[in-house]
Amino acid sequence: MSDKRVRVRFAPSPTGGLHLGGVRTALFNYLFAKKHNGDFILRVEDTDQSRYVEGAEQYIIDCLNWCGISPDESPVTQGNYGPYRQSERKSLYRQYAEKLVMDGHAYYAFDTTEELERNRKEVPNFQYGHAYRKSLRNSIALPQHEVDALLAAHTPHVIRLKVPEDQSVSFTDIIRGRVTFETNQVDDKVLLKADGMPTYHLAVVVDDYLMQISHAFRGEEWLPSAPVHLLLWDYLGWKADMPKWAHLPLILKPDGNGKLSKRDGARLGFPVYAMNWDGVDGFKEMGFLPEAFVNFLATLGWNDGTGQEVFSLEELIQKFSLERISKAGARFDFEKAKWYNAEWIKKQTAERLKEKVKTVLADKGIDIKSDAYLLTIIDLIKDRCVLLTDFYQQAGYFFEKPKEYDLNSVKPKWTDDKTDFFNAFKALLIGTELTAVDMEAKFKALAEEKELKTGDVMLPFRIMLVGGKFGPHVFDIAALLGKDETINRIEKALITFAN
RNA sequence: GGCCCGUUCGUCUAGGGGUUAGGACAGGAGAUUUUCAUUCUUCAAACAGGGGUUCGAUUCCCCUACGGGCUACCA
Repeated sequence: MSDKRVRVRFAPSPTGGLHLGGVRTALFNYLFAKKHNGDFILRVEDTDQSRYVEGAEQYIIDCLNWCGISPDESPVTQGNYGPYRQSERKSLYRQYAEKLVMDGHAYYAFDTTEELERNRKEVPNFQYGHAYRKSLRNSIALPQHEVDALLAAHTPHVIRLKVPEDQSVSFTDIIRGRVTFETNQVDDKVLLKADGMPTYHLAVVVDDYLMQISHAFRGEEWLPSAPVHLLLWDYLGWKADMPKWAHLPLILKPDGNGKLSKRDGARLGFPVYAMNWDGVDGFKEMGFLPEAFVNFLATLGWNDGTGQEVFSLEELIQKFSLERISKAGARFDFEKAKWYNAEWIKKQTAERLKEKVKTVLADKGIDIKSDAYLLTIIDLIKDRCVLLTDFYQQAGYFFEKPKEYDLNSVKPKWTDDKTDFFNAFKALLIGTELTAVDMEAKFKALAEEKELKTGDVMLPFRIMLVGGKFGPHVFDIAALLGKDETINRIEKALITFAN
């Protein structure tokens, strides 16, 4: 690494929202920057106006914040290298594009979309490059006076990069090593569009240079356009300042082939966004802890080599290294994601879970009156929850009577003896509040006295209190509910069970 | 089609010229819990194929196959 300060940038397009691959790129950028005490910059690629989505920029920032990541410089926080929205840097890009034209590394092209489409259709393997550019409508093929006339008449045009013939361009990717391309295979990419907006190709290079980016990480899908960027760094005379590149492996569909897309989420029933986007629930709404989400994402294509799987964000910063990022694409596995969440719920203290659990319960209409009571319950049940939303099923009955009973488990085996037993047990509870241990002892003694097997009355008791065959130790539940509520629930259930 | 990247259990991966190829998720079996989950024990499960190089290749090289990406005035 050079002595240059580490500065990395995350540059999402706001067009498609923030899907998994995007958040992971952001995360890796962030981890690397923080590990080296560098800057993490958020720059927004909003130059494709036709696809711009209102609110996308704030959404991206919200997602990052939820993950515990905050950019040092962004359209919101600002910094010394702004503006951070590409649409606000428009004039800058034109200036460099014109310079390239002046230096003979780029040219004006007047071809219309229709003309290009026709060429692509009619000419086999058509490519706007050295082989065809001389026969198209551009400032290389056309005589100078004609070009001047077209320009003077404000004819719509783009600026294209003049890719040289018969050269090979290579660079060293941190993850993949030496990668080489033949320039004959790369076409004359549009640098500046007819509307004056830059394409990604021009914008990355100009921004990375002006913002003094030291390391650039992006998805593997960008690898084929790397030669374009390399050429640009060279032609603009900035080669010595070019960032080090790392092309991250792709996140693939859990089934079948291809990279993960937003449709896969709807199709397979799991989120592909960090947070709700476009009406589709994200990991947050699904009941994921941000710690688990970040942990899962970081280990998708990266590991520390020790076998450790659960990492906090702080640990990730400490242990992250580019060398340990794998080359191959990683298939997204929702089951594993859930496992991480369960681990994080178990790991977290009740206090830290409290507000999130309150939100889950509030969504179901349960209002928490006592924090102490809730904390006790969280500690009792958190090991049984995989998603935060599971807290409703696991904790709901502490706050409201069961709405339904698992009658199939009790009714067929119900007898009058059992009715007698519960009436007697109810009577036993009146008076003082019992501890779980004492209550269990009395319950068992009574069962013995009535010549019933403990097991035969335990399950009905659970169903009376909880509604189903789940939850922690019954007597813990009963003790927590208190004698009045327990008696109440026995009475109410008895009516249903005995009929 | 062309170019680029990749390939270890079903999935995520560790390893690396000589290993019983290790771990985790998911799956099976069992123990604990008079529920369910947790926890614990345990089982099954992989180096894409072919050529080299080498005493020896899963590991290094080449080819093939397969997978993926890109091939827009999208990023």
